[in-house]
Amino acid sequence: MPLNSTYKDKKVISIGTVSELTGLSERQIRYYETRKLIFPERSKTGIRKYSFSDIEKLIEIANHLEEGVWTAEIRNEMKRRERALLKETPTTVT
Amino acid sequence: MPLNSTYKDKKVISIGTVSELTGLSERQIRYYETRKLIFPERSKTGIRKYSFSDIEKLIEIANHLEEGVWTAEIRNEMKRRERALLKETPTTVT
DNA sequence: CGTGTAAGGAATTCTGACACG
DNA sequence: CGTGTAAGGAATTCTGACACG
Repeated sequence: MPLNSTYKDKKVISIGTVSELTGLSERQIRYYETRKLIFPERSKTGIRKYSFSDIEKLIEIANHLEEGVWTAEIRNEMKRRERALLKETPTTVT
Repeated sequence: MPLNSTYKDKKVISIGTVSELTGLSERQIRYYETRKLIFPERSKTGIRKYSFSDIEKLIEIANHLEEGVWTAEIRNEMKRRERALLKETPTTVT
């Protein structure tokens, strides 16, 4: 995934657009960042920039939260998943 | 292409970011729009939104202009190319 | 813990125009 | 024709804080 980065991982979308695309409030999106769930980049002047991957991640996060899962739990699960990906043979397509 | 739209065609990038990514001035980017070379969408409040496709197109436009081609010419060429694509069997990959 | 909101400031974008060549 | 710029206003984003549960 990190090597197969196309447009999906380019951080170019600002928070207002992300809010529209995900249905989440800007407050929520910023909060998940403090909880280490997403990692937007910043323009020189401090404006947050997100990728399409971030948007997908945010939607997952929202689903988990609706089910009552804590952000800390979500974070653990994401870490687990990343570790799994590292061991996996990179035969994953799309 | 219009059917195979992924993230590449989603209009979510604002002009400042497009300017950075292409190296063109905002003035130039807006001007090419008046010349019917690119067609950004607008947020409800009027902010222009571009796609990665638009960015690729802009880079092509810039190359043509450097060679002294007029915007009118570039526009004709783009039209020609679109017509060609319509006749083509969709075996195009990537 | 997760999220809403009002507050004040800084950065972004928009349009129409004057300018030059 | 293609592009720069100053001008004024509108929309966006940022942070830190108070609030509720």
